[in-house]
Amino acid sequence: MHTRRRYHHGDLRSALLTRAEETLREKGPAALSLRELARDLGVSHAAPSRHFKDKQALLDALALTGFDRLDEAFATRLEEAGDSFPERLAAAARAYVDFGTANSELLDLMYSIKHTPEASEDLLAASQRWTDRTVGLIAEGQRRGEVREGPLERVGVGVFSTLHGYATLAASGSLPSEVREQGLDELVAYMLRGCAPAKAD
Amino acid sequence: MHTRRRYHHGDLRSALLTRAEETLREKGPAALSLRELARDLGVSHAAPSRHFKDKQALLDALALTGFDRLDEAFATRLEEAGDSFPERLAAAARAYVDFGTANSELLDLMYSIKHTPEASEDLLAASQRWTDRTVGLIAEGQRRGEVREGPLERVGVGVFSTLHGYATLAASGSLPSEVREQGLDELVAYMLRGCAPAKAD
DNA sequence: ACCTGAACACCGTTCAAGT
DNA sequence: ACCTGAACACCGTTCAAGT
Repeated sequence: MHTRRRYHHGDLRSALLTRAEETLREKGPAALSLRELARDLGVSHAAPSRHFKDKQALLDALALTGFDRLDEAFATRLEEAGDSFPERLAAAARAYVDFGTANSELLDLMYSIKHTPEASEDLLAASQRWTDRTVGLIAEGQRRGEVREGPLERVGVGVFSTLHGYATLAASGSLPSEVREQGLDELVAYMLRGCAPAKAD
Repeated sequence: MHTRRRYHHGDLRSALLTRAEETLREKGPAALSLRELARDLGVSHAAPSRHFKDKQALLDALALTGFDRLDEAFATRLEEAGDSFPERLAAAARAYVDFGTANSELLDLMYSIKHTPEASEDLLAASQRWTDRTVGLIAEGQRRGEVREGPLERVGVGVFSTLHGYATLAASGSLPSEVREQGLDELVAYMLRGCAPAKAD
């Protein structure tokens, strides 16, 4: 007797996203095709359109899951981290860099998608939420007196740029190989000096 | 009598690149099609294959022109800049950021292209050449005693990450609007503190 | 509600043939 | 040397029709 499976296995939408990420990772963004996805999952080529109005809609949704997982990894690292600002900044850096190296094509998709003329509302929100989260970390440091005073948008932009740049460079393989993991502590020290209070001694 | 024009106007290859960059800028990377390019230029759809074996080959060539122009802008700014390290770092930052905001889709292409399974030799070289150039700037600072000692790959990575991150964030519109131009001086100061010699006073 | 099958306009790539 | 025209396999999207 026909059990709970709807047509193929119950949740085509998430199956499409999962498969899409696999081929993105394995064959690159240019190889991503709705029809091939449908074939891989054993449904007709028109089936995906019930769940994503567009190929772009699927890409947006995929990027969104990326931001969700980045947030999650970020939160997890922060929970595990110590209480001091340097430790928390290091945890954030590690979360970002690890995510970027483990999901380089996805990270690229997450940020390149803004260049498409019509960017999804949810995606812009997710991107903004992620920005706010890392800026929030700087605010923490400020309250503890480990980050110089001033408006957050100005004080935080350096650290945010460094984190983003390092993560994307690591993801695109543009970082000298001897740097990566060992370089992270040094990068954190660099950021700390950069945003340290004006004068202490 | 048939003048010097070969078939259409003499240099299809560069005409393709020029037109490709226009549509990249105006309609985004997804809208780039060899056949439409050919139509726009009034040649047959098969004509581009004489100059680019592949769509990917055209994209690679386009990214390459991007690196060339970035190098050029960088060199020009450095010539105009004063002699001091802070001034030269500021000039470099401005060159990078201006290029990124004026050519955001192209900058994205230049770096995302490494995620394609088969990356062109020339393109990797151009990317490396650009990295070397900015690291060279750090080496300058080191010789003048304005940058801390240590191996260049380790000392330079912070500044390089910050520059790259700021430029790509600016390009993707992820930077709070009030920051951009005014924020650059502050960013330079942040980088200078980050890579300053260990102790001075 | 969810999917199929056929149809349409488009695409990248190849290749014999033209000048 | 450089380009055309036809051909092939593929693609995204739409829509009537099926269950």
